[in-house]
Amino acid sequence: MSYALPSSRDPPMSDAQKSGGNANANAPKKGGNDNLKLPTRTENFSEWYNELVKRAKLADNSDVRGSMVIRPNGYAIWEHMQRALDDMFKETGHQNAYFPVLIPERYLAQEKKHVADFAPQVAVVTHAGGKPLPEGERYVIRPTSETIINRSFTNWVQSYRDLPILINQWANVMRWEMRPRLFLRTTEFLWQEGHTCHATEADATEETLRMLDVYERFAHDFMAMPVIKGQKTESEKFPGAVNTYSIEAMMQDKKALQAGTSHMLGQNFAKMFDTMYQSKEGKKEYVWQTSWGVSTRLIGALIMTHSDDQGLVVPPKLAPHQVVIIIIGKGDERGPVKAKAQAMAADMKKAGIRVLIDDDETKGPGFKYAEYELRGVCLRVEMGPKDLEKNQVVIARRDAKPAAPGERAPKDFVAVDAAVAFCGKALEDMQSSLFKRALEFQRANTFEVNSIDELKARQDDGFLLAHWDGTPETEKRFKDEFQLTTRNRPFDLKQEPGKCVLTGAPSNGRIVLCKAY
RNA sequence: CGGGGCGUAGCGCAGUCUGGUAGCGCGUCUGCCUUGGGCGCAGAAGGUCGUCGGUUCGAAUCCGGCCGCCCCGACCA
Repeated sequence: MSYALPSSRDPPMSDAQKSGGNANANAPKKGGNDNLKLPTRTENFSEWYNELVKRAKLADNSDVRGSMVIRPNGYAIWEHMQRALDDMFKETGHQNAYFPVLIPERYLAQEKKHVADFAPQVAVVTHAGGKPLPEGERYVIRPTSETIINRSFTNWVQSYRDLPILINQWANVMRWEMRPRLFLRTTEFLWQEGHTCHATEADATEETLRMLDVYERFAHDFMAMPVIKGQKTESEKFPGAVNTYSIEAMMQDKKALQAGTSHMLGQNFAKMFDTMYQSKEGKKEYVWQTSWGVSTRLIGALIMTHSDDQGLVVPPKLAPHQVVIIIIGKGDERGPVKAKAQAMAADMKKAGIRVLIDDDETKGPGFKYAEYELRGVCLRVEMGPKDLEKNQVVIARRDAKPAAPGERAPKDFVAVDAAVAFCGKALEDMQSSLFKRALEFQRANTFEVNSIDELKARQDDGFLLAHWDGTPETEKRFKDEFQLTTRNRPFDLKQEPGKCVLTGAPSNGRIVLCKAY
């Protein structure tokens, strides 16, 4: 599979769209409708993504530039993500809390690197109560909450007995963006931010890596998305962190997407806010801290990992609806079908399956097939009079691929009594098969590169494992000359000394280079 | 902020070059019909042509300003 990116000169419209207006104006149209088709991934990946988000009713642009309306179909995915993550946070001992959206401007200034790096992205409240606010009393809308949370931590922490403090917050944050994209980069977005305080550096490091593992597990088990876990370079670190770690995923266009980050903050914020505890020995010590987060960007990652030219594909564990039962038939035929469907749906609910019945008589079955494929329902049960005669239903899996291009993906014929069990099994299969498929894709598009020529030849090909001399200058050259950014230094990669792929200078290991979102 | 494209019905577009009654497809509504891959027929509703100004007997169309959106870069989760 190849999803070559179009050049910037290519028109943004698909051929289908271009032929739409005028041709239809002259020829009275019969049958198909160009409007209904998505642009394809090979044709224009970003158009495909944008259209898919809108047509699958995941989100809309709003009149506020960079802000989005998350629609029920999209928000349901987020809710499932939240639930799974929240459970994992609870299992690891964290508690939820909530801190204010407005942060006194002066708080940010207390961590130098923090304020310097965030300043261009921060929205400031300059007026309130009908009056301008004095310079020293202005607020920023949180871009992240390290500062204001540390304000509280300073009050909460007295003794080593108060540690560790393990807090998580579900919240919206705002970072002014020049080029917003639905889910991937919006000015306002939803996320969770974990914030913890520890007595020792070792404890904080352990926590940082523990939560990175949680993210990896979530990506694998729920999103069916393989990720590369590793350490960020100096220049890619979170402003104010000692170390930043990330999970990096590969999208179907072979670009990388940072899917989650975990930071070891050291004592940087503690020192700015005097967050101190008294040790067993009676000494005053600064706490060691971590923070970690994932955002609604994950929904974008999910889309670009699994979806196809028919529309959304979502792993069952996160799907808003796992099964839709479509009732087929006319007039009196529908009654018995509907009764059977309702009984089946009830059994499915008992089995913990999120099921939907479509009994809308005003739309034909074909329309519904296409529509639910677009919307990402995992399984479709087709049930009509002919099926009932044979005591069977027809089941179509959203991730099924046609045997040959142009053909339709095969469907299963399943005895009515076996349908619920079949669906349960199919959902499990689909969950693991999506992961497998994505993992194969990632592996097939990961390469070692050992020379400038290879780097050049491979720059659009996916994850490139390359030796790097560790200097920001070389990092900048990767970016300027090849549009490649350093994603992270993978934990799972055996690190051996070598020579920097660009400069030939000594390197102590390989990093992942990739074009990135 | 730079480079490209675009604002005409709910959506997708034609009409603009060459000024002269506001169009097409989809969707919506009504009725009939139909139901196993985006049904069919008939009828209907729906638009200050982004905005402000200029030219003209007359502007969606020509000229100028402004606003907004999308794509590609620079910033970023």
